[in-house]
Amino acid sequence: MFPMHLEKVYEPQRFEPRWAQWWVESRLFECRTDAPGTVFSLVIPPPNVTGSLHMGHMLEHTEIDATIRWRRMLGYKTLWLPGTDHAGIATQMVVERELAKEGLDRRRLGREEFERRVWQWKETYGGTIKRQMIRLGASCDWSRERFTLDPGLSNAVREVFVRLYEKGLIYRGEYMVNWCPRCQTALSDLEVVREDTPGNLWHIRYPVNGLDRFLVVATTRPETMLGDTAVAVNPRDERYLGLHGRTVRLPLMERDIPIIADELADPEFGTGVVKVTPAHDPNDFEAGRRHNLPKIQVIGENGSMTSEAGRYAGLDRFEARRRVVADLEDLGLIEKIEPYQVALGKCQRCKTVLEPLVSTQWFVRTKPLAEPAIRAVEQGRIRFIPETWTKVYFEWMHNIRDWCISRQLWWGHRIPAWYCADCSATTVARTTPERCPRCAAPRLEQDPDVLDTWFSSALWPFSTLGWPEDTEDLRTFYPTSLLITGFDILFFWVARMIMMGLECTGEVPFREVYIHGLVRDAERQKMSKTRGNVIDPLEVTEKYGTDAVRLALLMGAAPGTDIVLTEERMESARNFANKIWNAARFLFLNMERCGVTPCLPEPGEREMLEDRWIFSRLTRCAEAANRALEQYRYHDLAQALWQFLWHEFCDWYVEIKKLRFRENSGLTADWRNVLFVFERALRLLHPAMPFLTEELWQRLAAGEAARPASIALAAYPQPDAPYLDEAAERDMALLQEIIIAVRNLRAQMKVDPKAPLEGALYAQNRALDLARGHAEVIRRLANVELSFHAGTAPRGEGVLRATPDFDLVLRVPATQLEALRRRLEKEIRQLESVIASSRRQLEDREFLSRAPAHVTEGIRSKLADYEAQLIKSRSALEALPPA
RNA sequence: GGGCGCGUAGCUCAGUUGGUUAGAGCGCCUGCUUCACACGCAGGAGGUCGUAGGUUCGAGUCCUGCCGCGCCCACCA
Repeated sequence: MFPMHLEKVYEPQRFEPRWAQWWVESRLFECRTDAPGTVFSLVIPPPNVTGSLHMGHMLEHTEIDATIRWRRMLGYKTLWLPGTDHAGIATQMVVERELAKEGLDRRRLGREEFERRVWQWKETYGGTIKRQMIRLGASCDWSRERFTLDPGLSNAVREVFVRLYEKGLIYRGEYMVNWCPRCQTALSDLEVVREDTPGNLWHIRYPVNGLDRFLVVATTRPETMLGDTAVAVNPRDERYLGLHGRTVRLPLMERDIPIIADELADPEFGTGVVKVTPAHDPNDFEAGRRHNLPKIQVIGENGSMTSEAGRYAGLDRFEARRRVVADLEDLGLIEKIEPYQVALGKCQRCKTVLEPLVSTQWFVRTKPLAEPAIRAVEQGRIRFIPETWTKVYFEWMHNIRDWCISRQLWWGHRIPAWYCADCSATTVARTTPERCPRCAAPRLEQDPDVLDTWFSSALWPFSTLGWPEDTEDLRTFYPTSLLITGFDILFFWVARMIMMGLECTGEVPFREVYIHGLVRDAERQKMSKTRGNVIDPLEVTEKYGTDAVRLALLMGAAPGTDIVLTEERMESARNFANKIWNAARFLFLNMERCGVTPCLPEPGEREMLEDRWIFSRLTRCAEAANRALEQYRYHDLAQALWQFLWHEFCDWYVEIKKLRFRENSGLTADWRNVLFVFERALRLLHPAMPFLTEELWQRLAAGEAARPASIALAAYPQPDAPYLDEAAERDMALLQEIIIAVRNLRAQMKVDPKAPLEGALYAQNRALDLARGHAEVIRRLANVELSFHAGTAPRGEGVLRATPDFDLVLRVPATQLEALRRRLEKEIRQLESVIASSRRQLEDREFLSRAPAHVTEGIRSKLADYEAQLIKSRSALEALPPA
């Protein structure tokens, strides 16, 4: 069988998995450090190891892959480093849920056994991401795949921790943190999601000791009153000047607590009196420090009331709230209850209402790290695209707060700190110490906590390349060239990578950051599991083909915008792939018929107008594609390729070539041109649609001995100045105009498409020569038999279509003229209005003196065209037989 | 409470520094089984660019107010 035989219908399922596998097996994308070329490197934003890919990943990976493939084809030494993140809380939650199904929990299992179970889980499900990425065509270097808990990366984590500790940039202390009672761990500020929730503002009366009056405090959390250790008034608030130093009787607890003067109380808000609960509110915590107030913790780590809560001990915090309010009401101490919106802090992962608690945690002092990170962006050493994210970055960095990095979890990087059981000294070290450096006691206990997942992610661009060792990889690929990621992790990840990269390596981790949009569904809704509107990449990939989904994503991926992904869009992208497939099929069938063997030909002579034209258009397409990729304008890339391949190559070039083939009963010498252009177009398309292009290209190249192993290693076509041919583009446009004019009239006259029309074309010089020279093309593509004449059509000839370049006279049945008449009238109306406004402009002295010459000249020459057109349209209308 | 973004054809969106009848895909209408493709071919309709002002010789594009929508950040009980 001929090697180039293609099935009639494009069925990507037949070949996509095959190429995906081959790309990996042939190690095509493994990058040697001694390879030639300038470096272009990028590290993947590591997906959660236990997860599976969603559309957001697919968008991200498609954009990365298109860029990486393009750079590789440009000859760069190109690395896309893949890998996954251990995702502390998320993974631990998943495994705990599994354990729960077996009736187990991690505490009963013990730390060691639990960790073993998580690793086991990782081994079983951690490969999903990789398999999916391979299937989606990601051209990454799997020999350099990394996981944040790999030994090397763990080593980097420890190194950074120790260095920062020694520099005083990591400290341990007792502060108020966001505590998740369900996850049983502290969280950083970023892991708190605020949700506006309807609640109440309870106004509670506190009796003032020694006076017959109350102070009324307002609170959204009445249960915390059990832990009040003061009430505060503003020092300048004249209403309460006399009360400073007095005490109030704390209801329910029957404790006396002082009235303090502090800025905490805003005289404008409520009664101007605020209860102070240093153990359960960040502001109160600070106030408590200022006034040396005791902290009474009434809510425990599990979210229920502690023994300090008296008779409420053991109750869930929300139940305690109900009871406290009820009891206060019984005592007549509730002044009023107002409905009130509160921004409740919830756990990002499990949506449990967080509890601010005082606890001892590890923190990163961020200010000293933020300053160089801000400067790097200010100085343009890192550039955000779209630029608008720069502002967001600065905003956050300027107001950065210390980062709580300890988590009370078991899955992650254990904090390298040991506490001596004898002298209680803290030792932070790279390797596990045998004895306490201070008192030499051997009884050391390692801190049980692990680090925030994002701590290791922050090191990703260099820890994956071997840091802190001075490796060949690090020297070659760091700093990386580009980061492509989503705005949702700008603070979590991007900002911290910049801080850590500068601190640890003295260099920026990447030079550019392209921030992509969100994938949304047809209703512009964010895709989410709870909404049930997720599109599963593997499902649609199976249905439409990976290439089609990739193209559908790219078509919508304009910088700074979200990406709307619909079935229709994927379907039309699939149709595009099918179109390319069939164009190839047509070419291959003709080659087969003429005994041309598969090859990558040099171009033949360009004698024919259509050859000169398509080469010129190819060059413009190459220009547009390169520019689009350079600027991350993926939608422009898709658009340029679509326009060129479908509407220029297929619709016109191949259609004309069909005639040539037929004239010569087969391929003529110019088959070289057809194949040449098609092969170049495949290469241009490859970054967007790697599978289809590889499949077709391999068939084309089958007979070539000296050739790259894959289209992925072929050169990306560059604009080729000698191919630019303005005259050919102008002539082709005119030829198209003539053909379209005839087709248009035929359709309007409702002439049977199969019945040949007869007519005459009047034109001057160049246009006339052109039309005469392409009489056969016009005849076949428009199904019209034209005679050609110099000059313009005589009056009364029945001109049906007139342009500045030609008059077209067609013999058509005198029926159906009404539609034509209306059309001409409309055309005349439009022309008149454009001419009027152009004239007005050209008579405006202000305009003439201020507008640049090329604008006025442009308008002047257009006006001449409009006027000529108007005259012709008017005479065409007059020449129509009366209705 | 601050900050950002959006409102362009029935739908989803482009429109790079203000400049010459505002574009695409899908959908819609008409006609075609033309020997690569009906996942197709040919033709067509459809927009006073949210609104009111302003700057300018010239505004979809720049500025201001307003209306509608979305997002991010924020310790005021």
